[in-house]
Amino acid sequence: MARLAAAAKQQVRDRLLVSAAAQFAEHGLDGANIDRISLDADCAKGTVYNYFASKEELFGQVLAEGCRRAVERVAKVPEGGTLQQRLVALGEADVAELRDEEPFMKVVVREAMSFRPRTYPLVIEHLRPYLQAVEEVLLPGRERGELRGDRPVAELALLFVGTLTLLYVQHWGSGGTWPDLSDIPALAVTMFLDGARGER
Amino acid sequence: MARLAAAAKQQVRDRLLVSAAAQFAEHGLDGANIDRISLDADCAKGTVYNYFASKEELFGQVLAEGCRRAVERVAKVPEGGTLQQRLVALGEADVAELRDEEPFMKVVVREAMSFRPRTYPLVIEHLRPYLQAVEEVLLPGRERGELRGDRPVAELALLFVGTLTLLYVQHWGSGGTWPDLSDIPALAVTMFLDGARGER
Amino acid sequence: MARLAAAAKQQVRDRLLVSAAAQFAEHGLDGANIDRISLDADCAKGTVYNYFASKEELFGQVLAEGCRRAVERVAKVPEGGTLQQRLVALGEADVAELRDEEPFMKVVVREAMSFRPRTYPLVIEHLRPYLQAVEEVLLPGRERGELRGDRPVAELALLFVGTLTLLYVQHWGSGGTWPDLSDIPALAVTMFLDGARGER
Amino acid sequence: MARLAAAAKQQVRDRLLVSAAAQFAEHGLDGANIDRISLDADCAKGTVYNYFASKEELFGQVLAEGCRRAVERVAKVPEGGTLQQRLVALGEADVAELRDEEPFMKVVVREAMSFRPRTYPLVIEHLRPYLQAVEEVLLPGRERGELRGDRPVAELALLFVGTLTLLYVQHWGSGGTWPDLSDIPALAVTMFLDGARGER
DNA sequence: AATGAATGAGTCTTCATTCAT
DNA sequence: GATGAATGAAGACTCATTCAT
Repeated sequence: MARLAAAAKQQVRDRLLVSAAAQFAEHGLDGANIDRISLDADCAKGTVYNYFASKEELFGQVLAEGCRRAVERVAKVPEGGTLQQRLVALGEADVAELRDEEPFMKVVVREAMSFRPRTYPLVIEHLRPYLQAVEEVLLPGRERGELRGDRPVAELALLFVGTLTLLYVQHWGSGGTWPDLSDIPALAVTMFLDGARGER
Repeated sequence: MARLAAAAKQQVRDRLLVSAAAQFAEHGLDGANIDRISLDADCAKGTVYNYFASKEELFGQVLAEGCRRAVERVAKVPEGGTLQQRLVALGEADVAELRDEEPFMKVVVREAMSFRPRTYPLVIEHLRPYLQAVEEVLLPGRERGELRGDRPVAELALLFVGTLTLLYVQHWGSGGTWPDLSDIPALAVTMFLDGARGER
Repeated sequence: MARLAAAAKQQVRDRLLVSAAAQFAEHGLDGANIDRISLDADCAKGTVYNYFASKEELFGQVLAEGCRRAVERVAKVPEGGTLQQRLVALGEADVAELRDEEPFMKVVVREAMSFRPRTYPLVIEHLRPYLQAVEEVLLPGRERGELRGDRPVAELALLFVGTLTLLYVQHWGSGGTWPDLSDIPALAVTMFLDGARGER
Repeated sequence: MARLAAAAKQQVRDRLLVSAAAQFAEHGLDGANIDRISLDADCAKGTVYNYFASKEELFGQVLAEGCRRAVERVAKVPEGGTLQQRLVALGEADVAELRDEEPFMKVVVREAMSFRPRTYPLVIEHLRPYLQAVEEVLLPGRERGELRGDRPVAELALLFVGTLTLLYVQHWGSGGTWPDLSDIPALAVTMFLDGARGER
């Protein structure tokens, strides 16, 4: 099992990340169990430690992978269109991802909202590129006067992402009752852009 | 004598709740340590179990207390005034609480955003009265046309509370960098009511 | 099992030290097994950690106890008599101890001779009082010309202790074949004082 | 080709012995790490097991090599001269070795002084030829009356080797403070032959 | 013959909970 | 009712050894 493993190794690593994401998503960093993660990934407990130095590092890598995917999603948002259209596209990409690979997103969202001293710096670090990408989606809108001028774009980006996140949390927390996944993009965008007074 | 003893018992219970809130706020349900909680409350480890059946129940009571306080805050919001004024008043009551007794709020906020199967039902249950109270603040505004008509008030209440929460999380997560506590009420209300396009 | 434990606690601690000494004596710091130590001391594994913060600290306390006993032995050596008589008395006290409580001595001797970076500082620290006591046995002899003048007393004390130690090691190592325990005091003293040329 | 391959094999084996000696010298049998040994020897972990059946056997071979070198050193001691001269020469050969290849000696010395059931028989077995060689250095001295007559030469050989060993231990333990390596041969010989009363 | 990924038994350590005092 | 020592299940992590390539 020595030399020609290059691709096989990547596969094992990926399996570990996936099963770890599932466990962390359901039980959190403390509650997750390395034994279970390795079993789900079809390997021995010791193997986990051939790929990740510690549970915490494994967690960090799951987080990093989740954030990497988020950045990729933003990158796919088409260039043209109004701010509203682009934000909806962004939300739809998110939701699509969420349908396929929920665990990674759950881990990112939960940690982003948990602000635990032990893990928060990790989240912030990994999410920075994502927030920057969202800012770049907002920027043209700002220039065209589609956004209020009294707030830095960085803060607005944070608020948009926060609004989306809020809806995911509410979706998961309510067991899918409300809001429905397919409603989230439009709802997030209208609340973010127009607020609760509604369009005028 | 009996009355005094009863009062003393209440005091011990309160001290336990306070120190438990502090530990849960900093370390989460799993990370918190019963030993430390009892020490901080100036009593023995065994005493905790004279007041609460288990760590999980203690956590639940901290959560309940946090939610009870939230309901009280909403109750204090003066009756008259525009929707905007009342929401700002609500936000200010929150922030005032947060300055004095951060841990309880932190526990509630974190659990509300963590949607863990093990604790989420608890949160939902305890927060229901709070959300109902917020709905009642929104209702007159709805009747006066200060709120869009295409969304149930219950959902809008959730979104307002979510917006506030989001800002607390961001405040804690950024180490107080942004937003400043004193800016949160106005910011939450304008984002909630007017959105990112701004007032028109 | 709460309040009136004072004496009982000391007993548990003593039992733990004794069984730990036995395990460390036989298997060394790394080889010893906390599980076995607790079983031998008739308590649960967790109890060990109520008394000692870690295996390493437990080891340190065994070492300290072993050294404390050594100092006591030297203290019992009668004041008067020739250097030779006093050294023999010292050796006999050692040997008597060794017959009763071999494990503590074995641990001290082995660590003193193992000079491992991790434990050596501990040994040195705990043995200092012992060496000082031996020096004080040598000092009157030095003044009376019973010791060569070209070496500091501190070095000679080290050499005498070393000679004794050597014989214990040889005794243990040979399975008791040679030297016999009862021969050690006289042998150590004659070798130390007169050397291999013999008395002249 | 076969010869070359054989030489290459010998080289790998030697490298493994050297790096193993270094690890065992620093961390002991239990503390040493096969991974690190193989890395230091510039080969893969599995390779170790092509040369040695187990960690314990590797340790045994390091011990054997250390003892083999010791025997070689004694063999180099010139034939003629007084007992004192020959013993000093022996000590000087030891010290010279110690300057060049400390780890092997450290392993031998530590194990010789550790009398652990698991390894002691090994040490004894490997050290026997060395002790015999030292005896042969002592024998002519005995015949010439340079040694006391009341002790078997075998025991005196053991005591001389022990005295040297003691000084190495003290040298290593004190971090080189005392005794200095270059003082050891003379010091060992005078203490061994004349004792602490000094020459008379 | 060399490799190094996989293995899993073995260990220390933690900590919620119990219960005798 | 308070106490805090005892408990032991649970879990992260290590590492010598194996063996497919």
